[in-house]
Amino acid sequence: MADKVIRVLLVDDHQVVRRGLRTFLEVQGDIEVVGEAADGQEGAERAAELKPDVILMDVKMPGTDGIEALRLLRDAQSAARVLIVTSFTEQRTVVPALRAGAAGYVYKDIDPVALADAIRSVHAGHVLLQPEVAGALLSQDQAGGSGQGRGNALTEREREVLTLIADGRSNREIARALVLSEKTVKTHVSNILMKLDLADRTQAALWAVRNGVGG
Amino acid sequence: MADKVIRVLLVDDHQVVRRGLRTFLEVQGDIEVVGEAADGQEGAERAAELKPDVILMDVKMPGTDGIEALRLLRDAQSAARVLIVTSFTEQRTVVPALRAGAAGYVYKDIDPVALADAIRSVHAGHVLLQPEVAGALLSQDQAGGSGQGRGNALTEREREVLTLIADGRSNREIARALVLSEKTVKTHVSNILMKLDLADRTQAALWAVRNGVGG
DNA sequence: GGGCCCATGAGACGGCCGGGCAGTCGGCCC
DNA sequence: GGGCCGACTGCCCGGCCGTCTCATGGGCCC
Repeated sequence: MADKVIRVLLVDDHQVVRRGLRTFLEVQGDIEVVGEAADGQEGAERAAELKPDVILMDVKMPGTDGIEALRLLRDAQSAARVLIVTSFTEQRTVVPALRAGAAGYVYKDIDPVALADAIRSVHAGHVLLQPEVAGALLSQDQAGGSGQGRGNALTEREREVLTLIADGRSNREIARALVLSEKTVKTHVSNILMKLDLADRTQAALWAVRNGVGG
Repeated sequence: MADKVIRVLLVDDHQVVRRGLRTFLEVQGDIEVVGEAADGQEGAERAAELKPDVILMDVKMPGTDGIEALRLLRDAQSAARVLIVTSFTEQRTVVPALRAGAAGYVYKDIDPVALADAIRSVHAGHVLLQPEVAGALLSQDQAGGSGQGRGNALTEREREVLTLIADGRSNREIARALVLSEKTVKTHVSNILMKLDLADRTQAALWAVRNGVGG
């Protein structure tokens, strides 16, 4: 790993931040900063011409932000691995960033040495998150944004229904399986979707699989 | 980072695996294997007495498995960071493992050098996942680039659509995402269901998750 | 006894889903 | 050129899905 230099592109609207990162990373030996950009659009362009191994990207930037930049890179089939380096515990941006293809998500208060390690990990093909980020990711289901029905615990019956949804069953089949009318099943399904803040049974099935319901 | 040795505990029921890991890690210089254990119970006990910095833990073990061991460690308020090193793409165990406090989750086929980096990252306080794992968590696209040879007669386009179905998207959303008419999406969906012998999009989403489409 | 939650279920309704049928366009093979 | 296939799209339509409203009965708490 130390025998090959990792080529890095910095994308951040603050020149001071870029300078600081560059200064530190350059002395690492196995990391070379090959370019900088001040916003997502420019970042994508630089990435296309410089073909860096890893891109350190801020989320909040004027114009094209980090998430949009990730999409641009993906559309351009960039091989670069993107490590998001952002300022706050922006729970909102974590999931979109990862969905858009980010390979990592860390905060700017990260220990510089740890950042270098993070770059190496991301370059090695891993997805890397800071613990607070992973926590935010996993707790999103129990979050329950709006006021009502918080603590969103599904009832026993609802969990039974969800399990069958996660098995790919239709309302009619679920009704037969639980000896209920289809209407009742629908009521349960509606309550499940409301409590988990999901749009339809497909999302419910996926939620169940990921959260080990019915497994 | 290199000025301080990372003390590691190996927990795996296969002695061969432990031996291999130990041999490799010992030559890293900054990693020291301070102990081994063959199951979760023993792992928790060793952790209590040896107080390692990082624990490499298998999930599937006779008796107390890795998840249960994580709970034991948590109850014992262990400061050790646990990196799960497991054999398969066991989607079911990822979420429970992270919920139970795992600091990382990688597969055994990991590049040894990358494993050493993973240990350093985890030790530095990060949460680290291999891309396949993160993919299972988020179930999102980002095709690997290489042609996935095996796989039912689904065409490239159909696979794209299936990936979005597996993300819980509606036909309309898929249409917008791929810049198509909703009717075309429906046609693709119909073809997918026919080819895979499935009844509806929910079953298709579940099929995709279980067969790693979109990871 | 009066709330309150849970489970059950009816009727009505709009909407999305999936299938059937039909058609265009472009690439590939012989 | 003719045949075949994949991608794309329109119209029609039956049916399942999910929401809303309203209602009953049982268990629990104060």
